[in-house]
Amino acid sequence: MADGRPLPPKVTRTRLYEQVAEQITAWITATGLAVGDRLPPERELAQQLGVSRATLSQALVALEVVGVVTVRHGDGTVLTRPTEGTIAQAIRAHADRLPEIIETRDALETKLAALAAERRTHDDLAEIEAAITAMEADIAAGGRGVEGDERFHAAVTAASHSALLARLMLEIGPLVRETRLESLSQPERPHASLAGHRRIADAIAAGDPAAAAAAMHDHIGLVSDVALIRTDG
Amino acid sequence: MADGRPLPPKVTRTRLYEQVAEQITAWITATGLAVGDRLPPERELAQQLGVSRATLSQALVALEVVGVVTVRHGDGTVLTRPTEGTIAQAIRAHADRLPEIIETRDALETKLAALAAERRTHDDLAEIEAAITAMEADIAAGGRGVEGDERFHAAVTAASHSALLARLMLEIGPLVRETRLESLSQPERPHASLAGHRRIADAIAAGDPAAAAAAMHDHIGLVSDVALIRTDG
DNA sequence: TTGGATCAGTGGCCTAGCCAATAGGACAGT
DNA sequence: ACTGTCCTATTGGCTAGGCCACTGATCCAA
Repeated sequence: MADGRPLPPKVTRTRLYEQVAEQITAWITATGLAVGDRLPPERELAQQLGVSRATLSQALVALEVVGVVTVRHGDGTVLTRPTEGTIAQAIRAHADRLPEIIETRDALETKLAALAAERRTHDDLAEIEAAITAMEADIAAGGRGVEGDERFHAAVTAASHSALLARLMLEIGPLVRETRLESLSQPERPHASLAGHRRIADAIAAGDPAAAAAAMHDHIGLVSDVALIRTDG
Repeated sequence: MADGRPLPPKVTRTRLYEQVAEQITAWITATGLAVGDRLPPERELAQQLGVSRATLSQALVALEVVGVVTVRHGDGTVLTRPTEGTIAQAIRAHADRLPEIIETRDALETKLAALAAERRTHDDLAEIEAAITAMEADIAAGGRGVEGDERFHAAVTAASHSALLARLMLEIGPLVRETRLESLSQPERPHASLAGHRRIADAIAAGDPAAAAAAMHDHIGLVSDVALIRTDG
């Protein structure tokens, strides 16, 4: 844009199966279904939700893939994992749990940074650099660097080449996103955050796991400082 | 069974969408499709694979949920992530997963041990001690200490008073259980494991987070040694 | 008590149809 | 030459309906 302001974010479209899966999850939680309990029959559930059975089936595929349910031919669909255990839902009051989110980020992301330093490829480094460049441009244009920040962390996660850790990051993704947004909303914080990214990226590029972990630890400590200020303020 | 032999394992049934998803993944890998490339149209792919479009769509839902593809209405289905990085594939071969499980345990459990050292209560310490005592008794009676081992790790997790980290441990629980079982099945390993527990417990009781984390890191390294031996053997 | 048959209820997958979304091309206006 | 609008072909989205396969429970006979 000519006046330097960033564009509004893209419209995200949701497939119906996603909405149905979410509604089923919410319903399971609300009714207090236990592991091993059977869900209503597909025909009934589809009718109740006002969708076709094929769409309902897609939603159940999604829930089966993530392990919430097991679909048994001829018997029904049973709950495999408690939905209260869904991370995004388990943590209710954000302010009460912020320290916990941060300590979890510390555990996961310092490890991810260390592994990235060991395992990064040329492409990984290019993406990390691109994320930093994008964040720089956003901040220079007056933005908060939110997308660049997110892109940076995703790039570090990808560079770790650890699918399981990446999965866990995905699980706590919404919570993590909030801590990042809070941090970046403070004046001067985008610049400080960007500097932290720089240090992490340099350590990863240098192939120094300990330095990468320490830089990430410091970076997450930056978020922690914000949290304390906001809590006390 | 009267003659003491174990029963053969249960027959596992595979839903067609799973097979289709796997075949698509294999095909993507074999053709060397790159991220951003478009898959053939659903109608064509379904015909080629000899399944209905609805079934193909289910398979694509599964692949979308795990992040391999993005399905775009009116445009086609594009590859989002290289299939070599797919969790579904990575989970498949257990031997391939061990290093990853171990590094994830390292990230989570060293943090848990450090937090336990900071936050443990009298009750927490009592439970940790009880777990060690139970494991000792089991091993002295000729067992492998499996339950005591599990109880010990649960006690450390509880002593950390971090619900989010506890929840993540729960998520990877089955995978972690396997690494523990493999470790404890080696001769002499129960004793070594118990000694590791002792060191962790002492550091936690002493309120020394760094020592607790280091002891836990060493303990998990013990499991890692087992994995390497089994792989080479 | 065990094995076999039957039945009702459930999911599995298919076919067919029509609508919604997207990208690309053509054309008109500036 | 560039931009905007419209049209078309292709693609996915979802629905409806059908019939078959599987499962667990029940009943009956040996």
